[in-house]
Amino acid sequence: MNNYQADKCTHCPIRSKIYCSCLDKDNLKDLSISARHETFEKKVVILSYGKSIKSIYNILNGIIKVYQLNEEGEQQIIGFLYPGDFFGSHEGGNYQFFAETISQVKLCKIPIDKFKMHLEKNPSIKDRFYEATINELSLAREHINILTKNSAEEKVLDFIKMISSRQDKMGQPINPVHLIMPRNDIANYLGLRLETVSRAFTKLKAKELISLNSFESIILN
Amino acid sequence: MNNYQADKCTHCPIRSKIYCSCLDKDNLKDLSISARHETFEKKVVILSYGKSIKSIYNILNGIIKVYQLNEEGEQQIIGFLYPGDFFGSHEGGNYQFFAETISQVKLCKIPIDKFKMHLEKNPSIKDRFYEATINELSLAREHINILTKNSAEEKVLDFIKMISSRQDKMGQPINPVHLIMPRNDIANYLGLRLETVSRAFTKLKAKELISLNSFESIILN
DNA sequence: AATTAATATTGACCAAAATCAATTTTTATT
DNA sequence: AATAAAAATTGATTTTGGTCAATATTAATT
Repeated sequence: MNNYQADKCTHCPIRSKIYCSCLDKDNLKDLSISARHETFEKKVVILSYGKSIKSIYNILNGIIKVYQLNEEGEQQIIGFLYPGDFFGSHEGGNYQFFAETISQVKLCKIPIDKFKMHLEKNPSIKDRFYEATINELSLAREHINILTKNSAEEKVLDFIKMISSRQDKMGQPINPVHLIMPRNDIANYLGLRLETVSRAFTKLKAKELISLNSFESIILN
Repeated sequence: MNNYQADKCTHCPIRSKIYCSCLDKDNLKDLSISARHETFEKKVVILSYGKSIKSIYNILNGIIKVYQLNEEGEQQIIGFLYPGDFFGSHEGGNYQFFAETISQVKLCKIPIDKFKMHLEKNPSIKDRFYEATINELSLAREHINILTKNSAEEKVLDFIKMISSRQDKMGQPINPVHLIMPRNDIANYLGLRLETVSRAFTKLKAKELISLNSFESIILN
């Protein structure tokens, strides 16, 4: 019954990275009781646009893609989430996007009503949420900057660099860069076709800007 | 000395739209004393990336463009600001972008130290800032959605629609749509060249999706 | 391990946007 | 009002990315 132990949060591998870091021992123990760990297989939709918010989620490991649907009902990926990221907050009642697993994912799930109780007792959590939103905003602007690059090659190279620096922020080596998501998701994120992305990889390889260990493990030269 | 009157805020045309709306009469009078109205001509840079935050600004009238510089030092516009919008907050010490006037602009300027005093007395202002950041995030995602549209024509049409709904939110008619910013700025925002934007306008006109009163006044059919 | 299914790469061709250049329209200045 | 300057449109050409199709590679399943 590892799921229900009261010191789950004390040993949490991502605690330092998220809002929980502002809680003291007692509050953390309290949170532990509300939190549940859940594992999802790849290609599972965790939450959907428009559905009422029931829980907030922290990623313990694995990768998730976040997307919206445009007017034509096509998927538009707006971000990739990694361990230490959380989602399901700041949407005023309803989720504003879809979240789908790319790999197997282990999540920490906290029911929204329980969470709101913690929030009342620890108003500083709100500051953490505000900071997280500001961070999301700067990531969205980074995305915009990539999307306005003129060539597909630049977009793909910037994407690889972005994932590399993300690895860096998580305390992992910047090389090799692991592109766990399929090429099609990269293409979607960059506003390109997967064939174009594939060709960009080939060109970047030819220019020796990158090397490929495997098609998901890239070395930035 | 209209600038120094203590009831400036009481008659403020944009108060209902921004954080000041959560203040009571006394606090509003207090804010009035700190606030200064300033007028800028077009093409004036109000604030720059990296500079320390000295004031926060509310737009009373006119239009401002917000941009960042990419690695090559080129301008990338990330948004246009209208009356009722504010900027200069949530950047932790330093401005994270450039703000430049597109038209003549009248601003309400509040020194950051004075503002922080108000914030301490009225913690609910922080909630308003949080909401505003969430709103900025959804605007950024709208921008991303436009940027990933495949054709230039779609991008330009979406842009016009976006400005139209912005007018709607400000309580103005949705038609005609006033594109105060130069074509070059529209192109930059959309990740296109101005010639391409110009051609898109011509095509949309030919398809009778839009009509042009003047080149800045567009009717959405 | 062998077969099947899913992804990714490469190729040929076409459509769309970028580029370079000239012209027209609008705005600013004398 | 006339001239100069700035911004926008249109044209011709090149480059790039999209599309459709075939092949190759990787992953999943029997």
